[in-house]
Order: sequence, then C-alpha cells, then structure tokens
Amino acid sequence: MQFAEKMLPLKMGFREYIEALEEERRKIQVFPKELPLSLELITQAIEACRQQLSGTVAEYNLNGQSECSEQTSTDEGPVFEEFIPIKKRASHDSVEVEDEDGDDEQHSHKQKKITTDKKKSDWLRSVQLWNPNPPSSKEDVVPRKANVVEVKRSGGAFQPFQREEKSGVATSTITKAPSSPPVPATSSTGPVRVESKKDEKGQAQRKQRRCWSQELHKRFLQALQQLGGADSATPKQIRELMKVDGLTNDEVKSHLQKFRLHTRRSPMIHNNGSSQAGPLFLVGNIFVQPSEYGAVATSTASGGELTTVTGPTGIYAPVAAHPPAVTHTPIMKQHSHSQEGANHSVHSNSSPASSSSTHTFTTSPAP
DNA sequence: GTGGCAATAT
DNA sequence: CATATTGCCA
Repeated sequence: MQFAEKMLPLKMGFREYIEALEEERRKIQVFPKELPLSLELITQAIEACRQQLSGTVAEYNLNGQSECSEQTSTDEGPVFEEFIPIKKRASHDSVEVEDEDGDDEQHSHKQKKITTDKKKSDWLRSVQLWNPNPPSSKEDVVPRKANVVEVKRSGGAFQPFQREEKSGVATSTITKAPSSPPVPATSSTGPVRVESKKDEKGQAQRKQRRCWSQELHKRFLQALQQLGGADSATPKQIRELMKVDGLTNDEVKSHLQKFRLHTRRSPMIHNNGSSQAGPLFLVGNIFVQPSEYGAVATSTASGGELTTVTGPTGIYAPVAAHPPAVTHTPIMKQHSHSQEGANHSVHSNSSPASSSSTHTFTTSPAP
C-alpha cells in the first residue's frame, strides 16, 4: 500500500503534466504559423513524458546559458534552442560563472573547449546579455563562493525580467527595479549610449554594437508573438512591447531584419517529428516562453523531477474562437509586466573579442 | 514619420 | 562571414 502511495504521486504528476501539455498544445494549435516551434516543442514534450510514464527513464538535458561569448560544447543531436532561450532554473541561482578557479586542482589548464566541435549554428548564440561597453575588459573579480548558495539578490542585480509566479500570489506584476526611477540615464555602465564624447569631430561615430542578450531577444520574441508574427510586427510596436529602456527603434528594426532573414532562410529544422528517446530537454523550462500572462510553470531542474506545470487559473490564452484562416491575430495586448532596464550592472563579461561567433548556418539550399 | 531594404562598418 | 549601424527610399 505504501508503495503505491509512494509512487502514485509521481505518476500522477506526469499524467497531469501531460494533460496540461496537451491542453496547451490544443491552444496553440490554432496558430500553427505563429507558434510552430511551440507546437513542436510541446508535442515532443508530451511524447517524452509519455515515455517516462511508460517506465523508460531518460535523462534530461537542460542547457541554457552561455555568455556572450562562449557556448561550450553542447552535445546534442537535435537543435532546439533555436529561438527559444531556455532558461535554466536551478535551485541555486546567482550567476553562473565559468569554473576556472580550481581550488583543489591546479589552475593552469586553460584549454578552450569550444573548438570546432559544434557549430551550433545558432545565430542566436551570440546574443547574450547586454554588452554595455567593455572599455577594456574590466577585471572585476566576482567573489565566487564555492558552493554555498548565498543568494545575493540585493538590489541592483540584473535580470529585471523574468516573472516567477510565487505561489499563486502574484507579487503584482510590477517588478520595478528599486533603484531606477525614470531615466535610467546613460551613465555608469548603463546603456550603451555613446560615451560622453561630445561630438566634436563633427561626425558621430558609430554607435557601439549592441549585443542582444538572450533576455533581450526573448522579449523581442515575445513582443513578436504578441504582435502576430515577424511579418506583421513593426519595429515600433515591438520596441514598445519590449519595454526595454535604451533600446531604440533602429536597433529593433535591425534585429528584426536579421531575424526575418534568418527565419526565412532556415525554416524550421528540428529533428524528426517523432519523439525519440534521446535527450529530453523540456521539462518545465521550456514553457516559460509565453509566460507573459504571468502564469506558467516552474520546474525543478535540480535533482528533482518535474513538478508544476499547470496553469493556475488557466490564464493563458483568452482566445478561444479564432479561425485559423486568418493568419495574424494579435492576442490582446496586455501590459502586465513591466521591466526596467536599469539593470545593466557591472557585468563585465570580458567578451569583446572572444565572442566565438562560430555560427555557420549552413544555409539550406534555399528555395 | 514609419517601415523596409541595402550599404557599410565592426 | 556574421552581425549591428547607418543611410536611403516607398
């Protein structure tokens, strides 16, 4: 008896999970064009879960991270991340720094792992966090505690976005940064505005390249979706929706352009539709994509199994009757979240030159 | 003015 | 070569 009770919850969890997934799939199935990837992902997730339910236990492979420069080998057959930045939500947060400090090991090895191992071909790969303006590789030493999970989320960290539904009670969707009234201004590690270089030369030199972080891109995608696709979205609208300070119309425009180009050229190359037992990657992390409505699931990637997934109040898509015939159907615009860019703290990723933009999308034959 | 494309600069 | 910025045009 006890055994049954013991394992029941687990199975139930899976079942519920699957159900939830299927429900979501049904929802988005009406927008095959808008959310092709989501559809695919969910489908695979379902399959994967079913397999797990069946008894076969596969191993999850979560990956998500990489700074603006490195994406250490990510062995994976299937390419998935494509445009969906997978956020890793482990129990221990704080920053993930590359291990380099070998306490018990000699710290002499400095081998780069990248090599030509994986040409992930994620044009997105290079997009990471804001790359303010690495004047000269600031060498700020970030105190790196060994394991101690000292969550130091004091004010002014970074990552303004990301709404984590805290046990139902929404902390109001406003997560306004504490120290960032209006006008984050352009100063200290702030936006990338041109330095205090009064244009004396008569010619405003080019703006510093803006590095599109994952978060940034994520927001970009969200906005894109809400606007009904890349084709119907306009830079201005996107920018408005992103609500990222310091972001200009032109930047969005440019990014959109690139995005379109890439999406056009490489349609959707996912792996075979079948679910293959191989790597599972879903589990929770993925569904944070359309989280705009402030209700999604959180997963426990750390050691735990999957857990949550159900939409609290089923807040997700209000749309119910939308004939697939019409393509874009912008889901109502809800400005629930707010985010203040102000973060750009002293990230100081020394990633000016290193950026291993090894992406080489072997563009398909083209149509 | 806004949006799209192309040239140009990293 | 890929990616971002700037310029030009509908």
